[in-house]
Amino acid sequence: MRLTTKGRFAVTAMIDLALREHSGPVTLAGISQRQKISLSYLEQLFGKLRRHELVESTRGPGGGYSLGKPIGNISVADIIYAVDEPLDATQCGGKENCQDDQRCMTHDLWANLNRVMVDYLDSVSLHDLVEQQRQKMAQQGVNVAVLHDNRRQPRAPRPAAPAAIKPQPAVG
Amino acid sequence: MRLTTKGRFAVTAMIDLALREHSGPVTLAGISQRQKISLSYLEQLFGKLRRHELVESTRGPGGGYSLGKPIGNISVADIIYAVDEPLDATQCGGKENCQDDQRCMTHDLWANLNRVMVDYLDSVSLHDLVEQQRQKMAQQGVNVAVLHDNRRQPRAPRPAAPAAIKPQPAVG
DNA sequence: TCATTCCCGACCAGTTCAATCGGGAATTAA
DNA sequence: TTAATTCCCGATTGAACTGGTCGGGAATGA
Repeated sequence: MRLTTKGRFAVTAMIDLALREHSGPVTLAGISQRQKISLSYLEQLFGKLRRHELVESTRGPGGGYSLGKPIGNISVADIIYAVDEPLDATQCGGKENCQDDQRCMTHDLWANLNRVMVDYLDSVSLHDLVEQQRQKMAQQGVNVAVLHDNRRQPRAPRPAAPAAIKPQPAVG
Repeated sequence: MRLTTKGRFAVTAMIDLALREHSGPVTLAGISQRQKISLSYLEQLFGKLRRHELVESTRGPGGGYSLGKPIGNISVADIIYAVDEPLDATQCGGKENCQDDQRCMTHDLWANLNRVMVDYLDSVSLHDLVEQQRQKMAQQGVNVAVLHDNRRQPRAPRPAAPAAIKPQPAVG
């Protein structure tokens, strides 16, 4: 599992998207402003996220991105895998310092580490992160629907989902 | 926690060292040959390992490196930390996409991931790896003391014909 | 038609990584 | 003394990768 800032940016952007997709598609321009990530860079990331069906796109005015599947079904591992492609930590599958035996001396070690990481990141869903963030904001008295939402509303008022507050499974 | 091949090489080299330090200091030249890691690169790595007191050095003919503390007290995390210095995955401590609150939206996530990784790597000692490796070798009927030990002994005239060619194992 | 928004490939500058190089210092042996 | 062996260390390098830009398109809605 590769861990780059690309993956981190993608997770951040997805949280931003999830936090406000209740009112229709979210533009990259908006995410760019709020999260201070360059627009062109976001385009790259969301191209991959879309190809992995984590988000859906709508073109034209009023368009933007929405989640491609239920928020509880998107894990952090999914996001990182989508933008950082090779989900693999062992990196010894046939390289030349693999010798003496079929698996190099440390093969199992890295394979296990990879599993530990993936297990953890798979256990955290976008839903978890969003709830966590909502709670943080609530503690500070910030209204999510208002915060930084300086984009023009298109026209389709979708019914807002009731934000059920659930106890966090020790993500903190 | 940074994960580079530097860390992987260091772990591999430490296993090699631990596997044969019973008969005195182990030279970098030997490790270099056996593990196919460039000598100069090993020197860099062992410089750091020594500064972190994971190994001790002996100069001059017959010299080399030995473990700096009991083999059970050296964890993989220790080794990686020694060569890859900044043992930190969050990388958001004050950067500009940390906003809205003291901690950025994903701070806890990366901090937790880091903890998970460190916990795992800390739970694996060099002793574990060496035992694992010894068992593997035993299964293949290989004698560790002899395997690839083609380093010149501090004064024995070279006995004829150390086995030159290693049979290439088919990678499974 | 026009503005908005996604879409995409090519390109770029800076950094980092793995590795090299050259010279040096400690130790042992002859 | 001389020489061989081994560790020691700073400077440098080449390539890859990262984060980001640029320019031109294509779909959509007003």
